[in-house]
Amino acid sequence: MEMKSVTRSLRILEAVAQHQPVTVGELTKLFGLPKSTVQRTLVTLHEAGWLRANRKDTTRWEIGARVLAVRPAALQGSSLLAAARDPMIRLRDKVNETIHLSVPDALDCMVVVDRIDSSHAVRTFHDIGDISPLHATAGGRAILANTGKSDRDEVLARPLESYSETTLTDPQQLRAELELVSANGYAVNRNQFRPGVCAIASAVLDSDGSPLAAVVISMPDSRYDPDRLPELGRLVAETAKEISARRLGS
Amino acid sequence: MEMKSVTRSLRILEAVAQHQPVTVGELTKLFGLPKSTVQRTLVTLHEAGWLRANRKDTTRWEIGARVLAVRPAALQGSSLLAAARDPMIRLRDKVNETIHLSVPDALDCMVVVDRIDSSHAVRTFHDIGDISPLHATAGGRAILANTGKSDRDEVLARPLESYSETTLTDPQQLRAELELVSANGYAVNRNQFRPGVCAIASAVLDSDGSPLAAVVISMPDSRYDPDRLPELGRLVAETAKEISARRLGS
DNA sequence: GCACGCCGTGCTAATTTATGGCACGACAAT
DNA sequence: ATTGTCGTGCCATAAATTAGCACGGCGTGC
Repeated sequence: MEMKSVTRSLRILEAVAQHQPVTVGELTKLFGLPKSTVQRTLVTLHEAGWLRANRKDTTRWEIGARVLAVRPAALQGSSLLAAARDPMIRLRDKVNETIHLSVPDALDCMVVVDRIDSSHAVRTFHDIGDISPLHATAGGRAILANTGKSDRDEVLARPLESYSETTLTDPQQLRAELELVSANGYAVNRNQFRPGVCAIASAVLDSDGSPLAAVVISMPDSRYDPDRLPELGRLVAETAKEISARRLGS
Repeated sequence: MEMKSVTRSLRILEAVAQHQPVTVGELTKLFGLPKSTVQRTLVTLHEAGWLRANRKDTTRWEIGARVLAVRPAALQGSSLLAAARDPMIRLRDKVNETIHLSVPDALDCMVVVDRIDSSHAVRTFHDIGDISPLHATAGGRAILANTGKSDRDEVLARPLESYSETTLTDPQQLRAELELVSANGYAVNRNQFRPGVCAIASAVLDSDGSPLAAVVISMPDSRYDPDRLPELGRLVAETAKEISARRLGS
């Protein structure tokens, strides 16, 4: 049960998204696949309406706008993005750091769905669609702290991958950390996933208390100041609450 | 050169997006395909990270957030969406009708990429990702009127499909209409695509004058008043110009 | 001006791959 | 207890994809 051609087509689609506008040759080098195979795949994706030829260089491929019809369930209908944008902008204006909105996906990872940039010359950078682990990030732990016990145990049961020397990989320590997150209303991550990247996050909740997303203040370690933590934590928690309220209000 | 399995997988993916969260059985009825085929496809899409099981009903499938990594070239990097949102909201507040932002795709169609709703009980509805033809819509003609001659001729060379009794299908008439659009700075569509739906649109231009997108005021025919046309046309054209300027400013 | 190399494209036989009918276990309603 | 429906897994057959090769166009450098 494999469907090799489908798997490969999706990989190629993702590669086009990353490198668009891209040529057949560049993709063959990227994957080490025969030219004909790559080209056949591109033509198929094109006929399905997912790819289009670049306007100026018709031998280069790019992603068509039709993919917008395929929207994640996490954003479906719900006005999560619309409700979050204004509060996120206000939060950015207060702290002048990059703000992310991330949603949980596949039970052990988070995906960035929106971003408001800080104006600092040195900033952290995560693109929309970027993936990060639940246990090693501030956003992920803000989600986990608000997740039902059974789902949480399921995540903690698996081996916790380490990404840096400070990553929490012991389930017991992680549980203690999650207790702290619950008590504070916000989660903190100092260099535990990407070295040099720190974050403070709080969860956006649905009406039933289940976590929908996390608002994240992300900054370089060079600007991370423990003394500001209570203030930043309060601000990010207030923003998350405001988004929860706005989403339910409309 | 067909890649049947890939084509079908993408169709199924799109169907999941439309009906999520959806079960295997519902999809088999939709496509009339054998159960095993559909399920194998779903599992493959899941393993590739594009699908995930619904949290509450694990036999239902939905789109994962990872698809956000695949973004259309038309929105890539460019802050088109960000630049457009505030002006669109202001336009909506002025006219209280639904505002769309659409981008051209595949040389003969438009795709809705953003939407700000009117507050009327009766409103027009086009979802993000919806597709419409270039020649029969206000947005499409706003784009065509700003397109280079060679590309425009290519579109006009094909047979122009008719969607209602008022659709312009004669290339000569369409050319005359496009001249009018150029002169006015906005395009108008009265029931030419979807019966009962009228629209007024203007193009957002890139620095080189090529059309990037169209801002569209969309309303039911019942509220369409020819006397307001000059005012609405002026407003939508101003909004489009403002978006063009904001996009280049940042 | 010529030859070379690179690129995108199309073809075809060989082989891998997907297909879909069928069966099983679980669950819900009758 | 029973019937219908659902999701899932298996396997021989049949059909699909594969990848090597060749062609034509294009730009470069000799």
